[in-house]
Parts: sequence; structure tokens; C-alpha cells
Amino acid sequence: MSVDTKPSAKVLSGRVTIGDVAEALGVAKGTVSRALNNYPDISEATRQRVRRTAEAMGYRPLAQAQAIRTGRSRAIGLVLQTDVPGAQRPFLSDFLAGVSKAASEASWTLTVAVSGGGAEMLTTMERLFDERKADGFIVPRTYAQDARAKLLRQRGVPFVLYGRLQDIGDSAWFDILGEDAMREAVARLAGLGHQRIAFVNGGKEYNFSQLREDGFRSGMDAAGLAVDEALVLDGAMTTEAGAKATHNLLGIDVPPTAIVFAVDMAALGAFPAALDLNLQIGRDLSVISYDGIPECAWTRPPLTTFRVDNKKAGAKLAELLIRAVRGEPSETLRESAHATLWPGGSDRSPRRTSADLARYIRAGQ
Amino acid sequence: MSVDTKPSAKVLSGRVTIGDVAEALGVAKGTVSRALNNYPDISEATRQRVRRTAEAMGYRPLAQAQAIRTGRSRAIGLVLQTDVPGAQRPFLSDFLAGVSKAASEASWTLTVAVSGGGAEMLTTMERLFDERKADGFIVPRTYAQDARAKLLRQRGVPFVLYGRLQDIGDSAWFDILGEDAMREAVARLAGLGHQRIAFVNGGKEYNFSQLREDGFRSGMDAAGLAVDEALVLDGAMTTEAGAKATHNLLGIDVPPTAIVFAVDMAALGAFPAALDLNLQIGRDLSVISYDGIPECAWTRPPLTTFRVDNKKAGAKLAELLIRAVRGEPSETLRESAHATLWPGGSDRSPRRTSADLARYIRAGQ
DNA sequence: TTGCTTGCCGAAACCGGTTTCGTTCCCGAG
DNA sequence: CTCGGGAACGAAACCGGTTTCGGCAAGCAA
Repeated sequence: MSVDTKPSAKVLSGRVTIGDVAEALGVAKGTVSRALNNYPDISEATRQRVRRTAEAMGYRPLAQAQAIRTGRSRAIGLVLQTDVPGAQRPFLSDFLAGVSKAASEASWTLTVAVSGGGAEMLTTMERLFDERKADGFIVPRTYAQDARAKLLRQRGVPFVLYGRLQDIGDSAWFDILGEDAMREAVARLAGLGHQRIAFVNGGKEYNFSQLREDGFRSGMDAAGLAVDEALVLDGAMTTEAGAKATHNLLGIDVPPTAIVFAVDMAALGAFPAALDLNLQIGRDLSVISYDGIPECAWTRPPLTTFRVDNKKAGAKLAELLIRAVRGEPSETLRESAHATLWPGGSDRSPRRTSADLARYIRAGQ
Repeated sequence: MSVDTKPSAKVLSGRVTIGDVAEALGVAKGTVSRALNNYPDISEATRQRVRRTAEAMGYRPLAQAQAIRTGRSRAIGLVLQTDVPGAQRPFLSDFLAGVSKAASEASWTLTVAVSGGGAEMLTTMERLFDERKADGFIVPRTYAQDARAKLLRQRGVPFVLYGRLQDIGDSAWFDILGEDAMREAVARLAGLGHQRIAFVNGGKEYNFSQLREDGFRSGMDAAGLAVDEALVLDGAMTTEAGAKATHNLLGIDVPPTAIVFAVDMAALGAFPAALDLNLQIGRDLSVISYDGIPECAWTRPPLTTFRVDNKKAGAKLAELLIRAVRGEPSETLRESAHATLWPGGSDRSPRRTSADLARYIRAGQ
């Protein structure tokens, strides 16, 4: 409900409207509209003529006015979640840049809302869609069971997932194949001679966690190494949690000589944790992680990680969503990409066996 | 220009329109509209009746349709800049959350675009405004000379600055008084016994840099300390630049025992720089900074900094912009707030005099 | 020549709101 | 009882686009 006090000013003053263009050309409004929207029943000559003078007069169709007839406002919706600690923070800027760039190339725009989780987010999305502030949504950070996808599907609202789902149904999605990166990380560590390799996963509620764990296990399998379940932890999405997980792993009788982290934010916690135990990452403990946030370059040694191109992901998602809104079947709207290895200095050949490492840690206390 | 291929689907299917509400009540569309928009010529009884059934039927006015008559779409515009290294990255999430929250409380939404600097950004803003994807703009990171403010002012587009300008004119703004924080930082260090205090500023093209330098100088003055111009650097907006500045300062014959940084991202660079020289922050070199990004808590020792509440700032800016769009004179739309001290362990009493520190550094080489 | 397409465009309806204008009804003053 | 004046609302115009419908002219076959 609007509660504006003033009855509105002169309104859209200097704007050039479709009527102005039509008048200048001596044709009907409808002709201009059809010419600009590539209707087939307009002669090529007229089309060119209209296009040129429209351009020359600086005519820009009012998205709002189009929307009330077409039902579309050429806007991508993105609802971010606040109540996750800060896990998505580093990606945001790049991601937005990608979405915005692709959107603006198609003359679309981006409507952003931030909301808490759960029902509030669903309400927000419904409001945005009902007011046509968004023609469809990019759904970031998919959960294994995702209420947003369920709602949007049942309401018939176009959407594209950033990530996949267990019950993927007929959803459109884009994802980076994190499982491949995890597999490669294990292969790399095994190649360096590591035998006891731990895995610190993110929150199991996220779908990517399950995939990455699968990747880790299949990598271990391929390397001929057994997975010690005591070396597989999860729920680490922050630096604090990562530090704690590292502490726990290094306190085991037969500690790992290498840790694969599912997310960088958690991996950063390995550095203070190692410092506390008088260990050096790279020398005493190898670490490989995933995401490629800039902070990885500022640890000592730099953190070896798999870099995700969030800008490209954003652009891809925007492109897919626009196609979904235009009516393409979602089965044709599925793409994936790979993360690329960013070698730092945090993964090297093990200097000690696991048993020696345990003794060294205890001696340091 | 739209290049959609399909002639559009069924269009706004299940939506309940103002006509539906009017029909259900047996009144005219206009009556419903006036009732909901608090026109004075509607009886209180009718107003209540309309309001209730509208609510019950789940009626939500289509923002687009309102816009073509009123000229306003209830959307806040925010154009972010990509080509600054990453300086604004950490704030973004909180800031967006604040803007979005305040916007949604007023039934407004947020349109975000990302663009390079210079002319491209101006074009983007013009396009957003002409299509009424935004009724006005929040202008973040003001420059001392700001082309955006100039353009918006001359085109009569409402806007609110996050920060101030040299030629402030009749602009509306919100800002955190960083100069006060710098002054307090100096007072704090002087109180701890530091005499040679350096200042590493951000880029001089930003307006805040000039203000913060003023604050530093006035703090030195108040503490009865002379400013050694060799200890005043600028242009450090990134961790790399901060590290370099620290190196330079510590290479001076009579090095500072404390450094005040204008931005956290630069201050973080002091840690690797100190490590290279075998110095410990807090013990051998005190550091105080400004911004309050989360990373400050993860250095050893934690970085003492002045924390800016970006969420609150975003909310305030949204509120001011909405009032500006509604026609309030911008002289009444100016507010400020203070940053609050976050004590870490990076500022302590100097353990050595400047001369001793210099010897210690040289000995370490 | 007539009749039937087909291509191209003008006129007008329409989308969902807002705002203007005018009418009806009621009240109190004269 | 009449009349003037507000209060409250209906009817219709309007905003800037899109889309439907129909008409005119040209082209072509019969």
C-alpha cells in the first residue's frame, strides 16, 4: 500500500514516448511498436526507418508500460539470504557483476532483495513476482531439499538454480562440478605421497556438500586409498568452524597429513589452528580447498584451491533465466562448468608419516 | 529493444486486479484506488471496507501499472562499480541487507546494476531511470569530484550520497564521520605513549580520504604531536598496497612506532609486511584501522579498528532516498553516524623507541 | 474483367492502475 | 421550503505501451 503524501509531481517530464516517435514519422503507434518488436507484418523498409528515428530521438520504451500488457518487466529476481553467517559474502560482488552484465546486454535489469531464511524468503519472492518486479528468479545456494524451488515450481514461476537438487524434477540449473574438483584434489595429494587424507565438508543441508563428499570418496577410491570415517567431518562453513575441525583432526592418534576442504572459508581456519600447534601448512600439513576467494592468496603459504568463476556463473545464470522466461523448456536449460586449480604452496609432499606427525604435535605441547 | 521471439504467453494469469476487488465490493475501480492510497474524499467506513477485502483477496497493485501514471515504480537504484579492485567487496552484503530491509518495509524494491566506472556508469543510471527501473539512486563511495552527482543533479533525478562531497551543493547525504574516528585513533595511540605515528590513507580521489586525513592531523595537533610528512602516505586501498606502505614506513631511518590506516583492507597488509621484517604487530608496531571488516578478527593479534555499521547505513540511505523521491527538500535529508571502536590487540604501548626499533629492524635483516 | 490472396499498416481496444470531472445526496442556513 | 455547499462516490479519461481487427492496395489466377 502506498502511503505517499504528495499527489505526485509533473510525472515523466522530458521522456520521449512511442507517440512522439510515431508522430515524427507520420505513422501509427502500433506500427512503431511492431517494427521495434520485429513483428513479421512490417516491411523491412519501414522497420529500418522506424528503428533509425527511434534511435535518433533517444526513445527508450518504459518497461513498466510494456509490462502491463505483456506481463513481463524484463527483470531478473535475486533473493539473497542474510542469516547464513557470511559464507556467501566473498562471492557476491563478482556474482552480481556477472548477472548484471548479462542482464544489461539483453536489456534486462536485476532486482535484488535480501531476506532471512524460511518463510520470509518465500513471501519476498511472491511479492516481487506478483508486482512483477521480477519475471523469474535465480536461486543461489541450493539446499538438498529446497523449499524455494518447490514453491516456484508449483506457482509456475520461471527460475534457474545455482546448483543442483536431489529431486531435480524439471528444473533449470547451472552448476560448477565441485565433485570433480574434490576428486582431482585427492588425486593430487595422493600423487604427492599422502596416504591419510581427511575431508572437511560444508553443511550437509546444502546440496553441494553431498556432491563434494561423493567426489572425495571416489577420488580416494581411484587412488586406492581407504576412507577413514574418523577423518571425514562436515558442517564447516566458516573460518572458526574450519579451525575447530582442523584442531580435532590433528588431535587424533593417527592424524591426517593432508586435509581437503569443501570451502575456502573453512580452509582458512586451518592456518591459525596449525599455528597453535606449531605446525606449518605446506610443510607439516597439506591443505587443498575450493572456491578461490581472494583471501587464499594472502595466507602464508598461499592456499591451493580450486577457483570458481562466479562472474561467469552469474552471467550464465542470467542468460538461462532469460531464456526460461521466454518460454524455453527447462530441460534445455542446464549447463555446468569446472573449477580450475589455483596452485598455492599449501600442498606438498608429506615430510613426516602420520605417526611421526602425531609425535611431533605432542612434543610441541 | 526487445527481441523476444514468442508473442508472449497467457500473461498475468491468476493475479487479482483492482477490478476484481472493485467488483467484489460493488464499487468503482477509482474508489478502490483512492481508498488504498488514502485520498481524503473517501469515507472512513469505505476505506476500511476496501482495505479489508483487498487484504483478504490478496490484492497487490502491479507496480508497473501504477508507474505509468504516477511516474514512480517504488524502486531504489544502486549502481555498483566493478573496476575498483575489491575495496568495497566486504561491505556489500551487509549494505545490501540494510537497503533491502528498509526498502521492503516501505513496499519499495531495489534495482541493482554493476558497471565499470566513468561514462558507462552514467549511461547505466540514465537507462535505469528512463525506464523507471529506479526512481532515484543511492550513490556509494563518493569521489571528491563526483560525476554521478553532477549528472543526477542536472537531470533532476533524486539521489542520496553515501559520503559527502567537496561541492556538496544541495545534495542529500548520509555519512559516517570517519574523521572523528581518525582523531580518536591518534588520541588512543598518543595515550599509550606513541610519539611517531604514521598515517596511511586511501585513494585521494575519494572524498573520505581527505576527511580522514584532516581527522588524523587534528588528532595529532590535539595530542601535541608534530606531523612528519614523511609518515603520511596515501593511495592504499588494498592489502598489497598496505603491505608496501608498511614496508616503506619501516624502512625510514626513524620509523614510526604506530600506524593509523584509513581502511582495513590496507591495514591487513601490515601483517605480512611486519612478518617479513620479523616484527610482531602489537608488540613491535601498533596499528589502528577503520572499517571493521570481519577479517580483522582473524589476524594475530586481532586488528583494532573502528567498525562501521554498513547495514544501518544502507537502511538509512534507503529511507532518505525514499523521502527524497517523495519530494522532501534535500536540505532536510542529511544525517551522519559514528564508527565504534573495536579493540583488538594490535595497539599497545611502544616497547621500543623509534630509534631502537630502527636498530632492531636492521639487526633482523 | 472479376475474385481471392497477401502484404502492410491505421484505428481502436486493451492492460491495470490513477486522476479528473461531474453527479448525487445530505446537511444547514436563509 | 428552497438553495448553496460540501462529502462521497461513479464514470470516464488517461498513462504508454501492445495486440487485435479490419481495410486498402497490389498481385495473381481464372
